[in-house]
Amino acid sequence: MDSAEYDLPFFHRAGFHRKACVVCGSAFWSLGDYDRCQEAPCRDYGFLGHPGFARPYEPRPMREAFLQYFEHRGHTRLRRYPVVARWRNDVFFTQASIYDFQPWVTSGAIPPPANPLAISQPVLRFIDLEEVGRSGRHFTLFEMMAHHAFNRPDHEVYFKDRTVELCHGLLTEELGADPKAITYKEEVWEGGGNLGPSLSVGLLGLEVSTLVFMEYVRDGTSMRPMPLTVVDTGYGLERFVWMSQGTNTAYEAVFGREYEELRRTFPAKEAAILIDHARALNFLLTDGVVPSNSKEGYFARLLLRRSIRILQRTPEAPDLLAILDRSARELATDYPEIGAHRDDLHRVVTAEVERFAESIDRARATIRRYDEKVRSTGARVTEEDLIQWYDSLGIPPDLAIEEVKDPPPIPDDFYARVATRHENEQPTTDYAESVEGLPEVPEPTPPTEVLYYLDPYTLAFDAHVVWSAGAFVALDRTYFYPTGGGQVTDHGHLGDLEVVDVARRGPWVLHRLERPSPFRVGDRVHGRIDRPRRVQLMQHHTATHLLNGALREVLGPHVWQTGAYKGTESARIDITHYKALSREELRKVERRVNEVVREDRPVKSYFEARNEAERRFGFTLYQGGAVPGRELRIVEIEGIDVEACGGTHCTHTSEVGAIALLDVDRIQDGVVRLTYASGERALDLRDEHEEILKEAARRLGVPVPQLPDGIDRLLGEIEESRKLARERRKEDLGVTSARLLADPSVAQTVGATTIVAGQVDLSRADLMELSRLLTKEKGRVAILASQQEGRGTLFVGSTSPGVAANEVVRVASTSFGGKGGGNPAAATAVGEPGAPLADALRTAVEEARRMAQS
RNA sequence: GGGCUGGUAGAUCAGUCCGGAAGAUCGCCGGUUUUGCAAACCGGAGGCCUCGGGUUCAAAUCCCGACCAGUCCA
Repeated sequence: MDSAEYDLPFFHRAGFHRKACVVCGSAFWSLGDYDRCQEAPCRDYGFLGHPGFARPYEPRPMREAFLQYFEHRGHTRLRRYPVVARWRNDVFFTQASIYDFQPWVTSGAIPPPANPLAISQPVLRFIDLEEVGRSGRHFTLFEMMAHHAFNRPDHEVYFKDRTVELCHGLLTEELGADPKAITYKEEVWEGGGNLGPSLSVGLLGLEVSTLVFMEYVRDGTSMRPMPLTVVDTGYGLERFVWMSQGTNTAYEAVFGREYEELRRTFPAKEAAILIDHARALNFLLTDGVVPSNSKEGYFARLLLRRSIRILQRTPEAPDLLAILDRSARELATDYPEIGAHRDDLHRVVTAEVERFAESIDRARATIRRYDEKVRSTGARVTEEDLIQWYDSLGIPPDLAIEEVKDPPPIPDDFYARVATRHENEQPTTDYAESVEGLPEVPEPTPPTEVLYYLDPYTLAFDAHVVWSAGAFVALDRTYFYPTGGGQVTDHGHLGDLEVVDVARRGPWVLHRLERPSPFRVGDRVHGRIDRPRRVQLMQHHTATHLLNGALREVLGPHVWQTGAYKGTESARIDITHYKALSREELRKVERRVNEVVREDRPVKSYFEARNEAERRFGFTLYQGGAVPGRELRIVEIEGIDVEACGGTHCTHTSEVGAIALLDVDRIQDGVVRLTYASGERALDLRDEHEEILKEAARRLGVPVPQLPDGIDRLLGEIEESRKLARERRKEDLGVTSARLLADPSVAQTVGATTIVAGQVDLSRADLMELSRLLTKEKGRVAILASQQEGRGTLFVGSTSPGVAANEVVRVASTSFGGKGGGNPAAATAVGEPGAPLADALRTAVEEARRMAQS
């Protein structure tokens, strides 16, 4: 990056000098006479015992000081976003404040909610997990305080110069840091295809903030300017608090008394981990993460299980729920949503605690058995076994060795070795909402005015063609609903031509026709929307919202929608939940939604400023994922559900008609999928089910209510007749066996061995069974030939020590081209089609006699 | 999303590497013994070896693909 990028007027105005750090070599700006940048590891902490700010702050006043400082300087304060980045599919968690505004705001697609703005955003960094409690300054969740500005070519808010000036003012004037003790180190920031210069702000050995200036787009090896430049800053609240107090570790400063309390029972590191994890979990669980084995849920599980393990190792340990509660009480002052649903959170955690215990019990038993087996062979459990157990059973090594008599030492690099097992895994990239196959629309084309929000029941309209190519048509206005929010598109007609697909492309709605468009720009066309289809989609969409609300009522507020689909035949909603739904719960949910349908509550759809909507309804608005736009379209069903949603909805709940739950699946650990139908389809499906039941009852010859009993009886009869057939077969074989044994022409005695030979023509399984009957006593050899489906089978069973069945078969099979084998007790061979079975039988008998004699 | 385990009697699991007559323990049923219970002993019933393909004379076992569960990693 060109050094001119960092050569800011402010630095010169304020008298800064540019130097090179003698340790790391980086260039930095400073008012003091340091020869090195003021960050670890270039220098030691200089604030322990000697705070770098004028007075000590606890987190809350520090956050207030920061936000107010920027509010007084023209910034708008924003409330935190969820720590689960539901509006993005490239990451699970909000890892920096700028994540709140990616990708739509930073790409310029939508205007920022405020500009400039200030926020304190809780963010998650699982990459730092191992450092928590060890480094003294890392957390899995911390608050990133930030001020952001988004600059368009026609509207520059502020950029590098003003950013540094604001930062410097905050540190010195507001917080009283010594101006000479601050260094601004030049760095290059890169991420998400963008890059730009950045300044890392060091104070007394601690990096307290980073000022990033997103300026370029990486284009292969070259860079080109971004259409929108972004000020992306990050000030670690915890580090600011720590700097202001100068305590030994950041944990003491940030968690104060809460930390002291845990220190009475736990060593410093464990106390820090527990308290850090409790805080992170409170945010995660409040924002709707349910512990599971994949995606977001895995990280919640990871934190929970780590915490549980620490508690289990400590005899005097308090309850996990108590620790979570204690943390929630602290957080609730600033974030009232945390702790608001304590009982529900307890249920989620308790379910996970129980699951973990079951997992461990299972693992212990498996390991014990394995250890016994391994020791019986003289071998012993290896380090590799420990790693394998952790990977496949989820049991930590220290627990595993408790079950092993002679355990190997736990390798120091245990977790690193686990990691190497996974390093060759290639996560397949799931492509974002695809615009593939959609044509480019040339720039000056006027945008489409979308009208379907205005009135969902307007299904015919006139409009003008603004662009057309191939089968695609863009209009100046449309009532056609494109794919979005899991709702499939409208169908209908433009003029006489059928509309088979509708898609959004930037500011346009593209209608795809059944064949190439005859329309020209400027043509006036009449649009008609397929009414039954649209009505069904509206019913399914409104039904989805009703269910979402009812599920939260019945199951608890941990329920979040993780996906939804509204088709014409049925619809489905995926929700987070920690166990299977009981019939009772399903019945309750179904009753509840239909009750709301009957109550005919109004479904209000309206636009509202984002900030106002979030203030009134909270972030549960974003059940269907975050929605772009300064204004949100709110769909509110009073008393049951409010969501930001762009879909078409009924105007009253009674229009949904009825909702029938059809199916429930566990599609993944922690996620349940409900399939349902509403309106006409609900009735259709119930009718179909009714018909199926009636037909089944008719065929069974019982009335419908007796169907289950009837089936039981039928199954019983089948079982009975199977058993009978089996017994019959055994009897038949018994008769055959007695006949053969009694017949001197087939049963011959050679020394201590009795050889029974004959052709019986039975199935393979029967041959075996018969042989078994014939050789019940010691010293018997059965040689059975069978002709089935044109091929001869030879079966030999032996309880005579001298006669090895497989040997007999081997010798005999050569005489009829058969292949086969077996063991000394039983062997079988099948000949070529048409091969002389009699020869094989004779050869086998001769061979058996020979072996019996010797 | 990917990797690793696992799916065999009502339950918990052997058997799978190296293909060759489906096992153990608990539970269940019957019997002996006992005033009765518990227990011991004897006997018995109970299996589409998850499902679908393939290889083979032969598949619980090998190969491929689904499904289900557990777990690790992102």
